[in-house]
Amino acid sequence: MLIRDLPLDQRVIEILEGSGFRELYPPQAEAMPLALSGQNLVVSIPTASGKSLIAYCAILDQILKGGKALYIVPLRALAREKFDELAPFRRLGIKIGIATGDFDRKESHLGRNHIIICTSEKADSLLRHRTTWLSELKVVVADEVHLINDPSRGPTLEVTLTRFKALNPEAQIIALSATIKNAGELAEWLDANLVQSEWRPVELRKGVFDGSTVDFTDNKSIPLPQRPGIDSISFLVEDTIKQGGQALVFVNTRRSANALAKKVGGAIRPVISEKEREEAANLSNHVLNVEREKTSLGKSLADCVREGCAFHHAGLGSEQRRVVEQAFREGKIKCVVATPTLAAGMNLPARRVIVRDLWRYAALIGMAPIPRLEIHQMMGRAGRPHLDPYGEAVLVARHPEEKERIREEYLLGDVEPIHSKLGSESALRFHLLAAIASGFTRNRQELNHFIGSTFYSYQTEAYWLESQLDGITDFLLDNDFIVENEEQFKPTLFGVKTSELYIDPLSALKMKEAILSEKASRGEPLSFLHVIASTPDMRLLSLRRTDEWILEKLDEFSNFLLEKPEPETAEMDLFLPAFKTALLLEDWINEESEENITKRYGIGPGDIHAEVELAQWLLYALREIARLLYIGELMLPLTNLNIRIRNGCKAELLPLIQLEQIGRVRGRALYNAGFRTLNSLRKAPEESLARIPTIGKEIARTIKRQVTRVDHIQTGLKE
DNA sequence: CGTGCGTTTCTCTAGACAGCATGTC
DNA sequence: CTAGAGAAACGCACG
Repeated sequence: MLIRDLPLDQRVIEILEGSGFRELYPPQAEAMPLALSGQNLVVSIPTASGKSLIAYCAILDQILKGGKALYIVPLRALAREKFDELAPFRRLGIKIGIATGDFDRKESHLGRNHIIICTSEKADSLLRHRTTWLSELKVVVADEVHLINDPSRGPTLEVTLTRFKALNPEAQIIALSATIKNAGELAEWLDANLVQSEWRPVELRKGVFDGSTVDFTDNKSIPLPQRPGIDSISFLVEDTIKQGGQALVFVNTRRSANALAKKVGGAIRPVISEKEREEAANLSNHVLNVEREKTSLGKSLADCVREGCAFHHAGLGSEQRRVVEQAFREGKIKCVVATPTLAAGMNLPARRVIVRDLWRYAALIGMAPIPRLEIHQMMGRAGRPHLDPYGEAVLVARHPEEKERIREEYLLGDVEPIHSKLGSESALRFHLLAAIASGFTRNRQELNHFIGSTFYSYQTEAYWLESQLDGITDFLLDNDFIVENEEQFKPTLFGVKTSELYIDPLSALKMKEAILSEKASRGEPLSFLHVIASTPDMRLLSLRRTDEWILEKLDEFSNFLLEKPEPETAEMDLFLPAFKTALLLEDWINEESEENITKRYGIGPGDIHAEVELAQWLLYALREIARLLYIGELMLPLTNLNIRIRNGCKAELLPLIQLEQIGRVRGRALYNAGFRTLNSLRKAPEESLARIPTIGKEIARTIKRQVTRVDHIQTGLKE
């Protein structure tokens, strides 16, 4: 079936054909009529077999008939990807917006768009804020809907879909999923047609490797003669490079990724050409300089890249990650060794995918097998459409005896069915409050009806649910999130704020406790940082064997707003990681170098930024809760702390960084040059500012322009 | 006494969403 | 805690 035979607007067809689409893949051909009929649809097919095109066509069709569409994705990066893919259609006057937590775009105008791309959390947040234009939606697309199975984020997606169904029963729902065993259940729950297929645009050969040969499921095998001086993974990589391909290796820890990338880099030297080496050397220098601060992790990445190999995990800074991804796409890097970061999400295919580790450490459990769904997603990265003649996925067995089991389970067997995780206490707490706070459920009957229409309820015995719900509503009532009068629920201001701030009710309670403590007015930055680090929304650093220094710090600091537990108790086991996390944040606002923070806490630059970003969000929430409770004296210190976290600077730079173009680096440069207040800048001649390193003529002029129009500057901060 | 290298012991474990209002090197 | 890779520490032989 051809694109041009679809019952679509001619202009849409032209743009699609202009982007190189002509013929539909078989699963697309099957799904497209259903998608364009306006009926609900579940599509369960492998990654990279053209799922999104089905959704795009349905969306464009509906929009040209005068509707709005919401496209829900699991990652911010995917939101951008979809945005770029849909961009050509803006020619038709179609407006597209992105709504993710980090994206810099005015939200008030979001409703003006025809297509809004967002993460599932953002979609949930829009519902919580009772965003009016949601009722204009004619299509809701849920990408990677199998993530309903994820314990931490799945419930959000599930609840969001449930609420959209209720809010707008006429709207079409299109759910796109990886291949899963019980896609039928999902379709039945959504009242949708089901299209299921294993078809892939590139042939995928799957095999198991035991150290001597790779045995493929089609009974072919590659013998690998043991060769001294080269380990077997490197050999598998080298072999594919020799044939003109690239390799992607998945391992289960960051440390392994670093070490293996180094090893492979050394081993593939013979198959890298002189020209490629030169290119890699340039790239390596680039890698060193992309992040604003140098770290030893960046150094070791650059060393690997020099050999045409790289590692990839969430400890890398975002720029470093971007450079690796792009260079791999361009073929400048021949092999990437990655943790599961690259399994889902960004599309980064390679001719040969090697999955070295099938087990992964899990807290409380020990080593647990990685779900087959995840392994399949890794294997699915094998084979670049139009570029590779085929893709090869190789799973590595630890012993020869393991070989047959791996073949049966991972290569020939089904992937697991997905199960709703909405039944967890924390998920219900979070989402029930939201449902009540936004006026979606006003009494127990509506609450039962709401839960009754979830996938969780679809998969669970009904009698089980009610007692569970009572426990949650009791919690919400007891803690003043909601009240119940004449059998009607009403949210309190505290409840509404908690829901809209998008924090866990338990976090809100911790914050409230800290703010109302009599010590709050004497709180230091570290006191407040410790409060947010003690909420369940913060990601905690774990304690390591060499962390006794944390205990010493604990003795030095006593200004905690939350009660310090006795040593050697279970509470202490939570308190210490929270304290360690708070110390990291304190180092950050004290302008400690990233390299030092990295070493001291045993994390990467990417982790620093992740923690800081979380802290920003939670500090904002803390300030809002303080405002709600009328604790005015905390507003200034919390606002200042917020600015310091955002900029990573000491309090003394606060007056300077209010200026445009002045962040922590230039602020520090000005300060060290003796300019400590706006007033001193006002008096200084422009030329003397221009002589300061990192400032220069242009910036100096900007500064002078700003300080001479002092009336336009907010003067709320201390100077 | 320093160096190199095989062996034993010790340590530590993936990822990433959310508020709100504007501007870093 | 049901494991195992990688790094550090150790120990031994050699010059």
